[in-house]
Amino acid sequence: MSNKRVTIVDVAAQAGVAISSVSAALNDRAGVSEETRVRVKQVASELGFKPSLRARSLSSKKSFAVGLVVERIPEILETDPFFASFIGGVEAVLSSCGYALVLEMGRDKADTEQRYRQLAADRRVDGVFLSEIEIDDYRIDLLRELQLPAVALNPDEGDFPFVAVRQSGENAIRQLVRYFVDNGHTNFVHVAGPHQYVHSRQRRTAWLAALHESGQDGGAVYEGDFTYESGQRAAAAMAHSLQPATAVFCANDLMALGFLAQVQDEGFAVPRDISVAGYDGIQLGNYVRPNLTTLKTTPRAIAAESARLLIDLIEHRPVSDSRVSDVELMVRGSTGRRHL
Amino acid sequence: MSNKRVTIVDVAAQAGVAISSVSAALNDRAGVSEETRVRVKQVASELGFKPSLRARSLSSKKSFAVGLVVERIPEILETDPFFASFIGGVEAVLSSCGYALVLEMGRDKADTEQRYRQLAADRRVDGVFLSEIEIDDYRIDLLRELQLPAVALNPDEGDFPFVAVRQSGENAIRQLVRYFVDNGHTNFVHVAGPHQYVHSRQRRTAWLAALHESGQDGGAVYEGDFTYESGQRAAAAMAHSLQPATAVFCANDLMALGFLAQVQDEGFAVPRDISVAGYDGIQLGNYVRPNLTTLKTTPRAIAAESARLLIDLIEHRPVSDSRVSDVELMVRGSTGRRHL
DNA sequence: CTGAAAGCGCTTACAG
DNA sequence: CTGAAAGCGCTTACAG
Repeated sequence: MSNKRVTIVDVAAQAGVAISSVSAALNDRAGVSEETRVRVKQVASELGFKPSLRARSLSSKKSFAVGLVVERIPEILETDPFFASFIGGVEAVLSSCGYALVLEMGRDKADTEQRYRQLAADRRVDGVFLSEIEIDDYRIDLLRELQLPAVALNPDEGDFPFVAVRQSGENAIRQLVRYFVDNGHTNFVHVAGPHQYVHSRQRRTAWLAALHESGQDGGAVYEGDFTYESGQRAAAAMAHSLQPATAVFCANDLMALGFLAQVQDEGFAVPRDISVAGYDGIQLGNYVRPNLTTLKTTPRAIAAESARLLIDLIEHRPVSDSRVSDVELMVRGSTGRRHL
Repeated sequence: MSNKRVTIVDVAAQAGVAISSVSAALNDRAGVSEETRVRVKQVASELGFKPSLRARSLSSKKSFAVGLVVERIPEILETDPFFASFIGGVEAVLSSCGYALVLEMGRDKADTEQRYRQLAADRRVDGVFLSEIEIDDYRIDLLRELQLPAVALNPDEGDFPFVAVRQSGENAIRQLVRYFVDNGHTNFVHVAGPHQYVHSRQRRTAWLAALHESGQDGGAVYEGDFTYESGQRAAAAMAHSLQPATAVFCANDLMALGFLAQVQDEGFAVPRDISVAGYDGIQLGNYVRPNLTTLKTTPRAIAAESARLLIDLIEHRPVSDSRVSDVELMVRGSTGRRHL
């Protein structure tokens, strides 16, 4: 086992050509005859040549890596299935294109910003994913300033300063409302996510709009923070309100599970007394009793598509906004006909 | 805003010294007078000099990055709090030392191995974390072959080919057993993790040993796969067995939660008829009724310590096995006195 | 098509 | 202590 790494110089010598020809041949660039290309590739593989990523990085001014920077909110991230699924989906695409994923986790906003700045200063990554977008997100200006290519996940519809991948939940939410209405419900509640996130607003707005379309009253909106506990709190508050709802839509499954548990503890039968639906489609929803009705998203698909876009962007190929198939309503045991 | 990056050459020119002096000064290496060092640092900061990571990498043969390669088992990873917490803990240390985390996710064993090989071939990272260790883990030989420095998380006690960070659960498990015995329990069940993992074996062995020490019968052991669902299955199996246990220890909280839910569905009162304890200390355990008794681990502490060790290892400082404070028993509502 | 050479921006011996 | 120079291993103009 030789400890000396095989370099492009070795390949060139062995193939009897210049290193520039080796470079062109291996990277399928123009400027070498087909015959030379074949021979060089042959020699390279015989010698077990693995181009040095570091040297490529320095000369080509590329990192061959992309970044995901998240702000750690321990309680959420620990249970949030989006995180792990997203990474899985991204990885599949990245690795097949020779890119790696650099993950950064900020403990708060200032730390997170610092991490973006460091990534940019080090040119550690060639681009980043912009997720968990907030209303008037400071990162929009930041990424512009840092000149970091970015792909945005689920920004609001319409113009956005970065290329975007979207998965729309509007139809699914409309279907849920129709389902509730068809089953006799007239008294609704929404447990929203924190108001600063655009996806919280998107879900709340779509819900209220769909109710309005169906001629229904919007009903109460509780603001949670996407944790199980905040779902429980909303349920407790609702249970002691003057007119408890019979149909509830929570902005994510974790809150829905908390809501479900709490409302049952408060003595409501589900779905006899109250119907509860979530958003995400996490595994846990299949396990609780009754099974959680939910609007199923596909983080892996969003991830794969954003990775493709980000690489296209980095490699200067034309890109445009993209959309993965809509969120889907999954009716399960936690929702049903309204009883009088 | 100049688009031209400030390089070491610019700093040298401005400070009126050679680039080698700038390098030595900024990296606090010997060979420059204190006066020069101060002046160079001053100039560097005035010019906003950020050393090029790529150039440093090429010349110093270091990546300033470490890797975490996990094999994705979607159902587990999505709900496993260890993953996110570990990353959080690692990040805090890494970033303060100028290192980044490269995350790779394999879809199966072959893919995972390929990712280690690619990381090594690209010299993308300077070292890796070895987690979720299996019995006779193939990665031990692999990492040796690839000559990748590694820090092992919770390998078995005793000699291990890599530096290790351990958090022992033995005392906590012994305390749990003592608690069960003190509360009149004599009929036990363990829901173990998959047998190929050393941590599954560690927990099972410690449990059986502690029971034995207390003069108790070991009782049945069901093998789960760390999912909620497998906890449910174990509970169903146990419920229909000839002599249901009154005290159950599950190898992780997710299985314990599944066990808890299922056993209640089967008509057992918890903890009146049966006591259930888990392992991990996840948030969700605080939310279910009754609250889950658990053995609390601290993934963030393990992560921080392993990151420190890995960096020491990479930078050729002396290292030795390390230990973070023991797992702790948290008695909550899901366990109690045995009723006759 | 092919090759010699410069350049990417550092670190690291090696003289002075 | 200080500086000139080689070297890391590629890519990319630029001649031929």
